[in-house]
Amino acid sequence: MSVQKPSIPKGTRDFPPAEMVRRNYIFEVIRNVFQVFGYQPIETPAMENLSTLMGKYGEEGDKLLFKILNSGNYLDGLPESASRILDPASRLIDLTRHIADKGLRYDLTVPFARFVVQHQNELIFPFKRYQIQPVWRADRPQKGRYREFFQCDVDVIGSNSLLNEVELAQIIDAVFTRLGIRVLIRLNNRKVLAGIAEAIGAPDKLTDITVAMDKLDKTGMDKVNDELIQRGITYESVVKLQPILNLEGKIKVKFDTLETFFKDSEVGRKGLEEMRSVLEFLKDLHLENKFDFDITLARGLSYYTGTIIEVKAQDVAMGSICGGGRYDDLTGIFGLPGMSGVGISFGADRIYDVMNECKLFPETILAATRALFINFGAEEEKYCLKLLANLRQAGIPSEIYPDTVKLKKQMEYANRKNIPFVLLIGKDEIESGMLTLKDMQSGEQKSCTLEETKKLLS
RNA sequence: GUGGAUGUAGCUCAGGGGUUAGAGCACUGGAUUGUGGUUCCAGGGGUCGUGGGUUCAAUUCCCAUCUUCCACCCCA
Repeated sequence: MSVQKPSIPKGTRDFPPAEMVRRNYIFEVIRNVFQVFGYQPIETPAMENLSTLMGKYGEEGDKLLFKILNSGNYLDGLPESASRILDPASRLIDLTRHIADKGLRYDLTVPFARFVVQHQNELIFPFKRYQIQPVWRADRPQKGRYREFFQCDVDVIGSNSLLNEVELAQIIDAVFTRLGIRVLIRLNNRKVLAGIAEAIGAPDKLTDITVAMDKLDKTGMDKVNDELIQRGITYESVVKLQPILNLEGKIKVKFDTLETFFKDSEVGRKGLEEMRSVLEFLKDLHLENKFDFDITLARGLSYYTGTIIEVKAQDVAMGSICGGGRYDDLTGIFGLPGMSGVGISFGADRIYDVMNECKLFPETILAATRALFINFGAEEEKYCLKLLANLRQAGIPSEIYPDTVKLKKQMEYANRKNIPFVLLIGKDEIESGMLTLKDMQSGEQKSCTLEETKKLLS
């Protein structure tokens, strides 16, 4: 049998120890902030019923779902209509519906909504939860985009208060300040976008308008206008939209302009009012990071209804590293209407990439084992084991080299693992009862008692 | 889904229609059998992604396929 080349699926990654230490550092910072703000942890399964997932992320999203083939003979009981293989358009959807009824989660928000509905009687509302777990998307991988990645979600559900939006902004500010990443927090409101669509006379084209506008800073005005026309917006509407596309500069100017723009749009005025409250709160709080009211911010997920937030690193070109917003009726589809929630998601993997590029990881987090016992033979092993247990009980991370091999090799091991101290205990030391402690950095070594050693190592 | 690149040693990459395909790093042994990092010496390791075609001859040229990466769409 030929040996197969080891590999992992496209867009997935292994995490060696050095990376894990850093990843855990990110998770710990985020988790600590979440807890300080009073959020509680939950976890949900990696796979959900496809019925829970499908139709929640738009058509694109459905395509990006990983579907899990049913166990056993999945072709059994396949109805006649499903094998309409001659109709290529409906074939795929038809088939998957019958041979897969589970899928890997696409994000943490929809499973959370399912969770809330399912456990509504046990939860205390407003329910504030956080959740740090991997999600999967059958996307094509590229820079900053993976098929398996971790999201760190915080949501509060069962409260309409804008105080929650403000709190989330504070959480964003706290997390990125602690991690040392300089960010720009962009805010917008879906109602403002709806107002714009209404004011230019294309209320039914909200999604098309936002998708196009979202690209303004990337492709420029002309391309955006082209796309708007292409998406079926009338020339007249596009002309009306121009003052909005040109809107830049001070927040106050944006408000004044939109105020008049929305004189016939109630949604627009409502959205503007919400934005105004949130921004006023934030102004008083003196956040470390900059925030801005950006009307071109759209965000794809179809379930957002109010405030939307997106965070980008200032020093690295990368997609957003955190995003979220308010959704008024996410639980409605699972049978619990009128439950408003708002939440954000930190992209741990992108945050890692940003920190790596900017060299923001503290050196100290790499330290692990403090001392290594050299293995000189059967008798010495036995003697060292007791000393080792003693050190470990004192909370000193330590280990013994498991094999009696050449000293050179054992020293090399300590060296490569960055272990700062080595303990050499051979026949002489056993006889004298002293320990020979070597400092790997300076190369110095001295004879110590067990107590002295413990003091030096702790 | 669309477009562009890529694939040679465990890793990063040179090279080239013609005898035994190279380097650095890593690995193993030695100089140094109770002392690592530096240095020096020696050694192991490759169906040149896979399948087909052109040719006296293909790892090299051509086609297909897959892989990985990059951009678009969309997104964390």
